[in-house]
Amino acid sequence: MKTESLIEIAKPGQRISREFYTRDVLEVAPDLLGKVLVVKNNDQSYYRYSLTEVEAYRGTEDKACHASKGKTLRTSIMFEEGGHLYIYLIYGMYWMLNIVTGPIGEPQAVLIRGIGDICGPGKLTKKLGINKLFYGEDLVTSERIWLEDTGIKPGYKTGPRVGIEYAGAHWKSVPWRYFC
DNA sequence: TCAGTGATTAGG
DNA sequence: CTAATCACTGAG
Repeated sequence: MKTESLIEIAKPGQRISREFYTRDVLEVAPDLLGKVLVVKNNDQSYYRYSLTEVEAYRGTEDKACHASKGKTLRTSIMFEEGGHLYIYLIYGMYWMLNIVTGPIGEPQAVLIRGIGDICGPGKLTKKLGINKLFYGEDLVTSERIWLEDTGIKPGYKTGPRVGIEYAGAHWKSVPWRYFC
């Protein structure tokens, strides 16, 4: 399936349940492509966008993962059950939207880099109005943000993750970015 | 290429 | 308390 059609089609679907998120992040990340992100707007309408680009961050051994330095106040949600949101501010301006994956005790998350025709993790959160108030929100039960499965499974490519120069040669090169 | 902008974190 | 860092973006 082409990216073009993903941009146009954000059809209604069924809300994704817990079991989807509690799998390993390397299984969940590619499966997220084509899923529909639904966010409640201020005026009670809803934003609906297909996910087009994501990145996986996996455990304490992954030097690019914020949990690699252990549990802190900010990263504590990554140690919880998959399906929660990990939100943080970067460069004093941009909120990053991440979906926690895996079982309790295994810190993993997927950074959402692109939705619909919006490319860039900082731009999409600005558009959706995502901020620290969404920290810890549960996609399985939330009334204001969730994911739907429309049955669409787009083809995708992989590549190295972006913006992690500090992580060392190995972690900088693993192909854990997935995009349509 | 490079500045903007502020929460988070480790360290004294 | 201080100071460095940072999963980005847009302007030149």
